[in-house]
Amino acid sequence: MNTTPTEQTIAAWARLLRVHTQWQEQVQSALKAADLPPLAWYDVLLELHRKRHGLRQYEIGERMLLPKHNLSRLLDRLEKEALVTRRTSPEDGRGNRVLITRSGRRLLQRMWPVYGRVIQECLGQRLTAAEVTTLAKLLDKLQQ
Amino acid sequence: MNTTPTEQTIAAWARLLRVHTQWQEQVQSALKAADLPPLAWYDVLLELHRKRHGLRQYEIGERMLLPKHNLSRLLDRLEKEALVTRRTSPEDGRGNRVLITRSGRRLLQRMWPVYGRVIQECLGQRLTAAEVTTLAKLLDKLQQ
DNA sequence: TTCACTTGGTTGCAAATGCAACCAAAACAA
DNA sequence: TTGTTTTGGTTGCATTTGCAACCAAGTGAA
Repeated sequence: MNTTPTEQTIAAWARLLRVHTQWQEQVQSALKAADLPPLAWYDVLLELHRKRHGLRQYEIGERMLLPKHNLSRLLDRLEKEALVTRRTSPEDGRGNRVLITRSGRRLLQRMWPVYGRVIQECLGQRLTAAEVTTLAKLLDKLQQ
Repeated sequence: MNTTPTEQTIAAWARLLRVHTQWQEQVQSALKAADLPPLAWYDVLLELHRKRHGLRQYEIGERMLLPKHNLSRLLDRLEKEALVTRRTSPEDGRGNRVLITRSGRRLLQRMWPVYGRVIQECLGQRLTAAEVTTLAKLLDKLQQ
């Protein structure tokens, strides 16, 4: 079992990190320019949007790979803006169930065009469809 | 000029983000477990290690894609630990030249095995050499 | 039942980040 | 020269993150 990466592996690693920070920067600055909240808000709202009956907090945390205390306060902010609601969970007295509100969905709709455009500019337009598929497959192997 | 990404593009995008956060988590927790400083320290030190005559602050910032105020304070921390030194630049009276110290290099050496192992586990061992090369090429197209 | 252990979530405090204003040296123009 | 603009870097303040301690409900064992 080889424990030291090859040059190529290091190169791929470094490039992924770099691409990620570039993308991050592009997205956040586009959102800010459009006077919209940060990307994390979009992620939470999208997860909730997909689930008619909302999600438990820990489920959101798992999906977003976010530590729980962090998520707890992120939801505080979203709740303060009335984008989500927390209601105490019927099935488990400790936890609560988080639901997206109508204005949460509206925000999602306003954010998508901005976000989508960046995705297209940074990724969609730079690779062919075949390359995108290859990339997606390779990244899939790296997950989990 | 198409401005909305395809499903495949969105999938690839989302996977890259996810892979990145997973990697990040792996690295940081491995470093912490070995009682070592965060990854950003490694990045700075490595850049400096490669340049015998050090780097200007803004050069480090460009390489790391870090906003200048952020870098300024990161260097404060490194300097406080005597891992780098700032000396006023001879060629430009405003700026300064940053150099790695002997103990900076030592730290670099202590960090690499930990970092390298994570790279190998998260990337090197999960793809074939050919796949790594393909990935590196695709990511290269996405840079800049 | 009782007592320990785990799990879901929150909170206080310290450290890191983002933003905008700032300062001084350099570059440029008149 | 003087005045203006740009550039390299720092600092103050607000927001966000990370860590550890905490609380209360659930689980499980004796």
